[in-house]
Amino acid sequence: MARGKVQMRRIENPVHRQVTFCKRRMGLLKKAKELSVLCDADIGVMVFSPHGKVYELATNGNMQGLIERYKGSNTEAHGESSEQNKPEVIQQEVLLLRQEIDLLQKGLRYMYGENDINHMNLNELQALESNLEIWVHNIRYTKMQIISREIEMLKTKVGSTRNFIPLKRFFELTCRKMSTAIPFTSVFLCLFFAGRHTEGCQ
Amino acid sequence: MARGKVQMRRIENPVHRQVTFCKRRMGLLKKAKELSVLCDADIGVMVFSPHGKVYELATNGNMQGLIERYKGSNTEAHGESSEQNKPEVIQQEVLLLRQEIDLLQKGLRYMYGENDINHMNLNELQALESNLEIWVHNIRYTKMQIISREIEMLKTKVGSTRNFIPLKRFFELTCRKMSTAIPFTSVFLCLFFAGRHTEGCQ
DNA sequence: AACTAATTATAAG
DNA sequence: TATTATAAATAGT
Repeated sequence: MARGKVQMRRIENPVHRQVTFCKRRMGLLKKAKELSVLCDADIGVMVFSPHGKVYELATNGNMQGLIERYKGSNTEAHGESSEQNKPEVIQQEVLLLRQEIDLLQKGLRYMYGENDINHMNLNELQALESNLEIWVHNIRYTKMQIISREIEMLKTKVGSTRNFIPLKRFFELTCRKMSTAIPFTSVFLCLFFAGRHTEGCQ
Repeated sequence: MARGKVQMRRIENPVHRQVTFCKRRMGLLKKAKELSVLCDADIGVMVFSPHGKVYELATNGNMQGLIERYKGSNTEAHGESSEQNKPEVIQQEVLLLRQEIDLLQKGLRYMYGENDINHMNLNELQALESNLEIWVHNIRYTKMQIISREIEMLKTKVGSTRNFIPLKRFFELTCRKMSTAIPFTSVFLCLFFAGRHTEGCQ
């Protein structure tokens, strides 16, 4: 492609081949990432060097997920389920749920107009931070409203002479129960690290 | 890459996006094939369009084989898959994914302002708040990294005698505005006392 | 690894 | 879909 058209066949000189492998591999992964970002697609690339080394890119940060999605999309077409001796129904469900989460993630990304936090500049990060703070602020306000409504309801039920009951309820309601924390974090972490991958020649 | 440099972010115009997706997808697969031929490598590419369609290339003609090879090369990294595929584990995963989805959906609705306040209960709001705080934390960390990188660059450029310039920028950018943050405790204290004497709070 | 000359990919029309 | 001016990738040094 430069200084001479290249023949589309195996490069015989091992040194040239190795150099080209390195250059073009980087190019390929870059193109894949670009396609993913520009067109909102998820892409998985696996490259096996002749020496058995593996280079990979999963634009959603999780090659396993992409592989499962691939298998799922081909289950109807090829009807291959012999490899798995686990309940396919559940397997399928995991797949669908993962896809749904994926969509929701994209919804969030769309909302903030950014695909990859690693590509955001300072001003953009600042704007995102402000938006999140507003969101948190609204959440706190909503929590407050809920609690206050509960208190009022309980007050009218038991009468003002028995304040200790709403107070008990109050603490039950406001106490942070971290044990119930939903593993939401992983979704966001995924958002953060999506698109990251290592580069460099072998 | 032609007639104008393209910004590396999601193409908003759906028609443009679709056209670019088609062109670049072909380009990507072509590059993958070339790399495979020239350098004697096996390559698997999976592209998932936003609409769920799958495009694939397996230079050895068998994606399944490449997937197995990939899994084999990564067994130590991902742990044994037999453990992962136990029905109970999968069912647990389904449960967790469902919770994540529910929270994300509600969070999105909430952000879009379509919610009536009862769409999320206290625990959900609490979880959402915690995760948003983690998000904000990560954003601040990223900002710090960018800024320190800038500082280092400027230091090497102008010399250490003029540090005051990057530092000024640093404080402009990182200074928290506590006035906008609602002190959580005081809200509840307010609630607490308001509930005793008057109706509502705030 | 860095540097071009030349090829290839592709954004916009 | 085909064209073309320009950006990007890259073969050979």
